[in-house]
Amino acid sequence: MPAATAALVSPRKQPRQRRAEATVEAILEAAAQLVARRGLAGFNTNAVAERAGVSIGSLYQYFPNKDAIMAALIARQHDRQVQGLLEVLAVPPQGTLEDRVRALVLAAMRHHHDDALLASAIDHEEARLPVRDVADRIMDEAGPQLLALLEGLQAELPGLDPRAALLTLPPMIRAVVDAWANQIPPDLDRAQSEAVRAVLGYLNGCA
Amino acid sequence: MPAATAALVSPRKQPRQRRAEATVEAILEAAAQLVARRGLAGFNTNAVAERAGVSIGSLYQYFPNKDAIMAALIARQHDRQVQGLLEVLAVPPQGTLEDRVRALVLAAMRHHHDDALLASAIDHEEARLPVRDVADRIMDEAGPQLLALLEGLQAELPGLDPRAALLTLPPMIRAVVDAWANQIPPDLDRAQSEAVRAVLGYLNGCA
Amino acid sequence: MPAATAALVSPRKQPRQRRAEATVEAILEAAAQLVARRGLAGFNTNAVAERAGVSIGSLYQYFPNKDAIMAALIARQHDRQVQGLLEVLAVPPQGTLEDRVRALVLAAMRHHHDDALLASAIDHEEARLPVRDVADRIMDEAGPQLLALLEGLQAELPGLDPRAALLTLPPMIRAVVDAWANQIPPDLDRAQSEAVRAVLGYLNGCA
Amino acid sequence: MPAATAALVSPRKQPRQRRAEATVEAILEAAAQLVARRGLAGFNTNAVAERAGVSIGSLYQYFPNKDAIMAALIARQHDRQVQGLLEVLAVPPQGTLEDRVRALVLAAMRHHHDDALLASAIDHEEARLPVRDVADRIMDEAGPQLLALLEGLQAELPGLDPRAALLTLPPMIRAVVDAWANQIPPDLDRAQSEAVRAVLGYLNGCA
DNA sequence: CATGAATGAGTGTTCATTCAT
DNA sequence: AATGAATGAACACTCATTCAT
Repeated sequence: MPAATAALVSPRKQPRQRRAEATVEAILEAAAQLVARRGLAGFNTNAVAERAGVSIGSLYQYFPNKDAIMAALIARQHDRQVQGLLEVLAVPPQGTLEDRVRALVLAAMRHHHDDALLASAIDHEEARLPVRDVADRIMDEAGPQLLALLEGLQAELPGLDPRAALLTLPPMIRAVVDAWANQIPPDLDRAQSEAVRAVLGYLNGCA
Repeated sequence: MPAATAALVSPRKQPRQRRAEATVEAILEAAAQLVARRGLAGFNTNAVAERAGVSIGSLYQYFPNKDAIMAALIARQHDRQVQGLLEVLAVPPQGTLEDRVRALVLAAMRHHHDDALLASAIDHEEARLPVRDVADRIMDEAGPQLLALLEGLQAELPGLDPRAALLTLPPMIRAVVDAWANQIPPDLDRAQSEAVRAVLGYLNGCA
Repeated sequence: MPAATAALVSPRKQPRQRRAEATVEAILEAAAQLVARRGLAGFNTNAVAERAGVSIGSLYQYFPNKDAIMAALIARQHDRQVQGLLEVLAVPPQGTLEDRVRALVLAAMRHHHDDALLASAIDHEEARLPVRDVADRIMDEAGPQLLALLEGLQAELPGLDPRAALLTLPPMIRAVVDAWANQIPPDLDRAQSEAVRAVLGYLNGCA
Repeated sequence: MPAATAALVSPRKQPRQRRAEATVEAILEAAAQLVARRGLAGFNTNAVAERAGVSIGSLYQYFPNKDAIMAALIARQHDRQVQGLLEVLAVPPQGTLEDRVRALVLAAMRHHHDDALLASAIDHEEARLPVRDVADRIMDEAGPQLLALLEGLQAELPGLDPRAALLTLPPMIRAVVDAWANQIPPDLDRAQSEAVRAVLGYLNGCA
């Protein structure tokens, strides 16, 4: 990522004090709520500052411009997802393949933004802003461990291409979860079981 | 969809003349290109009119407001997808299950917006605007035939729930195709084979 | 009135045919209704044409621009008022002074636009457009006869200045009628009696 | 007046600082001048901001929309008139009836907008906007004292209906003053004497 | 550091008017 | 003559950003 581009969206300063961290968090939470409720059209700096309970001037102390807020929001979202994934991967593999897949799907669901507006907004802004792609970040941070997991399956599933699976499976899980979670009313149990079936089916197709 | 809400995004007048149809088409194509290149942020009525080669006044002869343009864009996209699907479904089932699945995936890819910005923008705007959901439209227009297809598989796949599959599979196909088609460089062959593998895997998981 | 100015608001052509006269009348009536319902803000040429049931092109056949429509509307209104006045003045003076005043007030009320929005709009546009002032027109067309009437009263009312009365009384009548006619609900009887009392009072004050 | 309706024309924020008050006043004065010079057609927010010497953004800090500016202009006008009236009514009744009437007419004239375009514009906008009617406001704020004044006259004028007079006289005074003040050249002396004659005549007619 | 008034480029939308058909 | 699609200047209003306090 070129430095000039990075400057556009990187935080203006590292908040060193507790209060500053709280302010940043309040701003991001306000932004998330606004996008979730009104869509990208309702996401504007004045509204974010007001909902966060800070002045517009303070907001600009922590973020150099509007895009930087969105970039931080995206990063926060990803960090949460990666974090959840790493927690699952940290425990030693146990149980059947289905058990392990179910745990991974649950991790994906835990911090999945159940709000369709926010989720699609993040997708869109991700494609527009010079932020690292979700897939890239997952690869970097959780990739080695996921890859190890998938490689461990090659014994049983000789046709499995771990790198291909790493690219195919996360979007697939998200799409299936979305489809059922955004039903009215949401059906989270079904979201989980359908996602698990899809993943296991894909893997078994590599046998 | 309540009439009052629909009024917000329904076209202002039906184009009666050839010239008018061309104008509407030019506007939608211009809008699609702008969103694809600059994202939702670059989608503004003046730019659309200019790129379409019509005056801003003419644009407002056919669309009551900006949202109506986006709604028409979404509808056009859906119509194309449904149309492609119906064409595939129209030919009598032949070949293996894999052949038929491959044909459906190809139909989904044909009019798939290969641009990530446009695809995610449409997703987002779909959630914000009072337009019928993609899934709803596909259900209504191609649903019966897809359902028939899936029900025909129940003989071999007793665990298959056709209605669940109808909800799970289309987003799944789109997500997998997206993931590979938006690689740099795009890998459309892989997009197809991975999507086919995912669908077949899901179906076989119902055996 | 300079010719150049007159050109701005004078009708483009004299309608020679019946059909043309009907079109002009339809346009003026549509304009009056629009102003009455939505105020000056709702008075626009496209809306007038539509309500009149003619094309916008036809409207511009009869009126060179928007102001000309308003000017014609004002003229029509004045013509009607003057006409009513002349009818009253045409009958030979009879009855008491009060009877004659009452007849004049009734004439003013007959074609009085009972709609406050239309009346005030006409007042405003009169002051803005290069149209002859109401007072001027009344003076010219009904003035001599009104003057004669007032001069006839000078025997009993030696302090009466007929020219001053001619300027004071018409706006006064209109104001008093307006005040009561625009009450909710309108009280037309009171409008009449209060206006008569005001006129008689003014005249008697000249004794 | 329903809250939702009021929101359309009520000020966006109270000016808390001196500077802000000056800004609001500058905007209203600019609006008044523009309407007076060019009529309602020349009253547009950009022109108002420019003439007031503030940015268009600042204008919208204090007024939510264009109508709110007009509503504030109307209110300012009314406040001034009521204020003048109350000042006259505050001094204990002295002198002849004519003296007292003359003082009231002068009060009406003092802050009377001597500009016909502005006066008629306010009349028109009053009828269109959800603002309290002039008459209503005068009734509420100066009504009781005016009523007391009129009731005090009932001893000498047994036929006087104080409530009716309260409705008839203010518009009557305004109309007569207008008629003479808008003559070219304006004749303010005559405006006053004719208005006084009209009021006294009306009152004496109740003897 | 925090505030929030001020700025003005930019955007959505209207509507008077023209002119090809 | 009549039509109505097309035009684009004009206007209402927003919002990212700055800076004096």
